[in-house]
Order: sequence, then structure tokens, then C-alpha cells
Amino acid sequence: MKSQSPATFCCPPLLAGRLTVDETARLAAIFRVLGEPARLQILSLIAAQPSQEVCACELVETLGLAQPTVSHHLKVLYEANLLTKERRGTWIYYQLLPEKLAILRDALA
Amino acid sequence: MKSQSPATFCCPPLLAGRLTVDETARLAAIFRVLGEPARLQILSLIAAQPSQEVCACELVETLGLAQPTVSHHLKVLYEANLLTKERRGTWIYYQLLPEKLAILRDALA
DNA sequence: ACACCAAATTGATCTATGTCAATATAAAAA
DNA sequence: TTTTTATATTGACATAGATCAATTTGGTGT
Repeated sequence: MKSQSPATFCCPPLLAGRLTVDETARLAAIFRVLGEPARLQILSLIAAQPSQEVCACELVETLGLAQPTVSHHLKVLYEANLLTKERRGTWIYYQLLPEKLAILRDALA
Repeated sequence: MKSQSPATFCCPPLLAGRLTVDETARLAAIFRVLGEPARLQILSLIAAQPSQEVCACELVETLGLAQPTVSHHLKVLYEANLLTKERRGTWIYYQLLPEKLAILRDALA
């Protein structure tokens, strides 16, 4: 039995009434992920690619951060369901998964 | 000479291309303010009031946090231009200032 | 002036997290 | 199998920030 679709699970609009503690925690978790400049840079970099994806190695060069740091941020974005990853040969490519951003946009409506 | 209107100063859409370092920092700062459950609760509580405002003293009771903690969060929200404050007699009332949220919504579009 | 209440500030503590060096893991190539 | 390259993980460190007790500030009323 399906309770509700994953994309609509979180949350009613922030300004439409009082949020439950759970809804608040879910929303805040997404905002916190985006509250880091390096992670926003990653998202906008991917969006700026014609291929709509980026190799992890390119990110290390572009962001000017150490490889473990970039790997850490990618993991945070991945576990927040903001990115997908796909191994192709030696490299791993990350793509946007815009559903969570849509949730935020709706919450701010 | 006015450079640009304050409300549109920050930022182009997150997913429409590559953000500058400045734009990224501005966006991340707003997200970080919202990445805290107590602060989201404050915003949604105010929005839930028919009067669209709330006295700081009510927040202390409702949030179950110490008075200095609530005062701290209110200050963060105020300095992020998400709230206005107005003294009326002994009490200080906080109101929403939704422009910044609109900026985020546009950034996520 | 004094007492009282609301809100802000200070100072301290604790936790979360961003960062990187070192290392491990995984895949490809020789 | 050994070497090489890409990514992830571990561990350590430093900074940011959430929290609250104690105090201060500011306004009201006696």
C-alpha cells in the first residue's frame, strides 16, 4: 500500500500555516544541504554543462578544493537525493535530480 | 545612481548556468539561515497567525527553547531580512518580509 | 527613584561540519 | 599480476554555530 508519492512527501508550503516538527526537520535538512557555497557551485556547474552532467575529476579542478572535500560534498548532495551518479569506465558522472529543488520551490510558494 | 533594485540583486536561477562566487555566497547564506528547524518554525508560526505577526514572548513558550536562544534566532532572521520588528509598548512584534523567500523561489525555478 | 517585565547581549560549552593528508577501494591497462 | 588512475573513506583538526545561565538594556508603571 502506497502512502504517498515520494516527491510530494515533504512538505506543505512554509508560509501557508504551521508546519509539523517532522515537516520542519525535512525542509531544514534540504536547506542545510544547499547552505554551502561549494555545493551550490556543484549544482550550478552541472546545470551549465550541455551534457547536464559532470565528471567528479572536473569538479576537483574547477572548485579548487581537495579531492576528498569534493567527494564529501558529492556524497552529501547524493544522499540528499539532489544528484544521481553513474560509473562509466574509470570515471563517475553526476547528474541533477531536480525533484528536491521542486519541493523547496513549492514550499516557498 | 541606483545599480539594481534590492529585491533582484541576488541571484540568477541556480540551474540556469554557472553562478559567480558572489552569487553563490549570497544564495548559500540565505539557505543556511533556513537550514535550521527552529527558524523555519518561527517563519511558519508567524504565517499561521491571522495577524501575520507574533510577539517574541509567545515564541519562547511555543518553541520550547530558552529566551536567549529564541532571541538569537530572531536576530539571525532579522539580519537576513526575513523579518521586520516593531516595538509596541513592552512587547516586540515580528512580521514576515517575504522578499528574500521570493528570491530563493526564483533561484530554484 | 524604584520595582517589574520583555528582550538583547555576554560568555561558556558542546556539537556539527568543512577541510585536507593519508590511506583504501575499484576499475582499467600493461 | 602489477601498475596506474579515479573515487571513496578514515582520521585529525579547526571553525561555525546552537544552546543556555547570568547579566544587561530598555520600557512601563508605581
